[in-house]
Parts: sequence; C-alpha cells; structure tokens
Amino acid sequence: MMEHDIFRALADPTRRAIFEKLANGGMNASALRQGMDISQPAMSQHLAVLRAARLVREQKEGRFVNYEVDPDGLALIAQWLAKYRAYWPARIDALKLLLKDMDQ
Amino acid sequence: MMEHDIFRALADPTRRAIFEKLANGGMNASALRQGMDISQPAMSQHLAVLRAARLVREQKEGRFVNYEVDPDGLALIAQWLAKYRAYWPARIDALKLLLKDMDQ
DNA sequence: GCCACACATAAGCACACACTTATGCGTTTC
DNA sequence: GAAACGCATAAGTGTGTGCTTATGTGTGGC
Repeated sequence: MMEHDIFRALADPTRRAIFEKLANGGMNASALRQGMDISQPAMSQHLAVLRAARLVREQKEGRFVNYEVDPDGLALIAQWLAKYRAYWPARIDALKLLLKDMDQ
Repeated sequence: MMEHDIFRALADPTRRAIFEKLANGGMNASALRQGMDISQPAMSQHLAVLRAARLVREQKEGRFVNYEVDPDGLALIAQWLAKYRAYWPARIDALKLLLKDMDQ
C-alpha cells in the first residue's frame, strides 16, 4: 500500500526532519547529516524509506547522490486528505485550503 | 509534538481503517468492531491513540461512547502539507488542490 | 441490589523498527 | 592502480508498539 509507506515514513521524527531539510533545497546524503547527529548508515536507511514512500527522489551525480523532495508523495497525502474534505473545519480561518473539482 | 502523534497514529493500517469508517458516520466502539476482526481492548487502544492525535473525538452517551472524526487533526495535516506547497505538483491535473493566503 | 453491558486499563508477549558496527560497491583523484 | 571518498547493504541489538488475556469502572435494565 502506497499511503501506508508514506504515513509510516513520516511517523519517524528524524525522517520528518530530513524531509523538511530537503524542502529547503536538495542536497546529498553527507550534507544532510550536518548538524543532525546521525550516522551515515542511519541516514542512508532513512533516505531509503523516504524514497520508497516517494517523498524523496534521488539524482545520481558521480559518486554523490543528490536528494530532493518528490512531489508525488505530497500529492498522495493531499489525495488522502481530500477524501475527508467533508470534515475540513470551515471555522479555522487560518487554514484557507480549497479544493476544486476533486471528485475522483 | 502534535504532528508526531498524528503521523504515528496514521502509520497503522488498522487505525486508518477505523478512521475511514468513522468518516462515513460516527458510531460507538462496538459498532466499529463489526467486520473488523479486532478485539474489544485493541479497538479501545486504537481509539485512544486516534483521540490523542485529535483525529477522532468522543461523545459520551450513557454507557455508550460515540466516536466521530475530529476536524482538528485533519487541519493539522493540512497545515503540515501546506508548508511544502512549493513542491505540490502542478502537472498532476487530477489533484486540483489550491491554497490561498496561507502565509502563516 | 444485582446482573448485563460498553468501554477502559493493566500486564505480558511477539514482532517491527531504528540504531549500531562492519563491509561492499562505484567513482574520483593522484 | 591504489587510495580516498560517498553511499548502500548486512547483521546484530535494544526499544517501541500492537496484540493478547484478565480485570476494573461506570451505566442501564430488571
């Protein structure tokens, strides 16, 4: 299940931090480790999980592997969220999220 | 962390199924168990996790406890998702999710 | 009052998972 | 070609988590 991979991937705080870091610009695995107190294998494993969830995608450049946010994963979350738009709180003004013509 | 509770809650397929079931209408814990092959304590524990994540809220009615979708949790997911709207895929036509004036 | 019921909580167990160290693989550099 | 580097993978370990059975708590019906 695809949405299962996504939610499971985001359930880990370290992976969310990695994802958030990548959202500010793609970088390679070593650069991602800066200031994160995480071993190289751990980072590699986290990136593999994020990749499987399509939240992140890789772009091999020589011996470096540049990682960046994969829009596909975000789209899947949005699709999941859209299923429950009937419950989106109209009263929360700060959240002006609108959905149009999303019927299937 | 609030978003941590949410993603962790949704990482479990059984809890996602419970949530989806509640999205089709609120009901009590026993009714939720119908056709789910899950023990009463397991259901109670899952509901506690969903409640802590604000994905579900309870409404006590006598000795029954009616559960229903809590919009607050969904709003928090939407807020998390909105942080990455720069990466939302414009090319995915099926997803016509629009965000307006969401700056903080 | 007493039993049946709906649900929550406690305690224990098996498994998933995030980490570690060690090693392998491919690329760049000299 | 050999060493250094970036990254992936293997194998092992401790902790978290979802389940179970057993029991507790509160409500309604007789």
